Amino acid sequence: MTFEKELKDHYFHGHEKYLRHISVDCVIFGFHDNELKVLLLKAKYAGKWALPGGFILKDEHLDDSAKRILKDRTGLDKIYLHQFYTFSDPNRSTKKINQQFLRNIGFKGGKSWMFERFVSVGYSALVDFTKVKPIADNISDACEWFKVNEVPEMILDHRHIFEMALKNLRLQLNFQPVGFNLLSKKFTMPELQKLYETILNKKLDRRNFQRKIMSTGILVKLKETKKGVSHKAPFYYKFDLIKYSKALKAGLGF
Amino acid sequence: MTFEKELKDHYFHGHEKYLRHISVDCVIFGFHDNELKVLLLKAKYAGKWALPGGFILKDEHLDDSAKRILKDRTGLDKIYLHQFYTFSDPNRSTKKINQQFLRNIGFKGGKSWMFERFVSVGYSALVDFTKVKPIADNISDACEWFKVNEVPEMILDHRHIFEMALKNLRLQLNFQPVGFNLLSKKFTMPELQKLYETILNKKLDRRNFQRKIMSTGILVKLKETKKGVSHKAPFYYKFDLIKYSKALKAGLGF
DNA sequence: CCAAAAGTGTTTAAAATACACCCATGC
DNA sequence: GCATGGGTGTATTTTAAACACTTTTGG
Repeated sequence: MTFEKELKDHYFHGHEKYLRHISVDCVIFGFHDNELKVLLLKAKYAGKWALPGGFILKDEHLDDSAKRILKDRTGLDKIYLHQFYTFSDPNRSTKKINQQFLRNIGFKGGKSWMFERFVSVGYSALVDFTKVKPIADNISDACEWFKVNEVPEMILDHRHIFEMALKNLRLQLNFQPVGFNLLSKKFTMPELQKLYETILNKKLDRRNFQRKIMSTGILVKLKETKKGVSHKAPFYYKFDLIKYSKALKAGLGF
Repeated sequence: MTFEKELKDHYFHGHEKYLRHISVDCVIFGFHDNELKVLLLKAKYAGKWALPGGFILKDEHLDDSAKRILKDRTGLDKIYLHQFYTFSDPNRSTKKINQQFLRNIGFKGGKSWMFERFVSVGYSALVDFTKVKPIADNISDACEWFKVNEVPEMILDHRHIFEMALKNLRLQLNFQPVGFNLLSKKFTMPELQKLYETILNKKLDRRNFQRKIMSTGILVKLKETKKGVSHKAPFYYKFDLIKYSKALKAGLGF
């Protein structure tokens, strides 16, 4: 099928495949260069950026819809996902955007499920930045990482959704395996600390952080140190998954 | 319109008024006799109990749908509401229940939006028990309060929804005005403590509790004491709303 | 006057914070 | 050899937990 045909099919027959009125939007977080980042798509024609999103198959759990979308945008399976809020402002209509979109590719319009109101369920995802190859979808020009403090203008209420996800991430830091999912298998203590500092948006004392995190027992210190740094080489650590998951149930206390 | 006609209209024309595939379920919490309680409806014919729920008008915010449902079941306006999770298991189908229901009132069935899959958005509500007059809806025999530790068998995944609400309430205790919404305007310190103990499901030290809660500055001690108790009369307190809301932003720390 | 439950204060333990010195590495 | 940032230890303050005696009220 050509792109145009595929799109026409989506607009005029998509409702046979997907649930009406419901969508999923994903806020994908990554951590790189000591910065928390979010993966965004540049919507064709609109010029603005958007959260990766999609629709729900008639017989699909929303968690699976989100997984499907994430797999498409990042190439990753088994991503850590968390549903954080459902957005239902009746004014968050995609009608104008979708009509504009159709006109731009040469359709006059008509009736489409895509012009109707959508309630969107927000998911946040935590991924290992180094493993992700951003892939744009067919209605997007680009797929890129942005620092969370420098997000560009976004369509609809996506800015709001993103901010809710970030707020939720802060609240959940002590109860979700945030570190494990955002960092690589092995990492240094300063890296982990930077992650906490970025998410909590405040400086932490290096020595107290180390003591506190080690006292939880969730980390295993490795023999290996980081190479090629022009100062004392930091050790690598990895998570003790069993202790980590136990500790999360009680909360880490940051 | 007669009841049967109203119902038939709902089953076969409701989709013209409401969004398809989306519903709202409310977990209404109250506090009475030093017990945390939840308000349930007894579904006609099914014999099992259910959370008060409803559908979303085509141009309505989900928050407003929930408010509408709560007003109908409790008679209260301005209820404290909190969206806590969206349930989307494709197997949580109301089809069988609704078909059974239709048969019971003498319809053969046919096609109806009510037989399709529903994604349900969970809201929890905190109400002043003393102000509520439980009102059954037209598909229910009864509307009653249950202690949260003694909930009866419930339809579909309502038990699961209820448990998620309770879990969420525990997590949110330090960040939402739980005490204010569950208690009357004035209350005694032991009442507030019992509320915390019930929600957290653990005993707290009377003296430390008093000190801790007073140190937050969220309470104002009144001159008045409780009358008619055969022991030293406890003082009444009320919330200092300005300090309360400020303190909640930082978290109360229980 | 007694049982029941509330008011108040002190002592102790634990946790968070603040802070200082030494160490390894690349340039 | 020096700038940079990491590793470790200790003293101090703050907060939480444990605990005991006195007070008021109805019966």
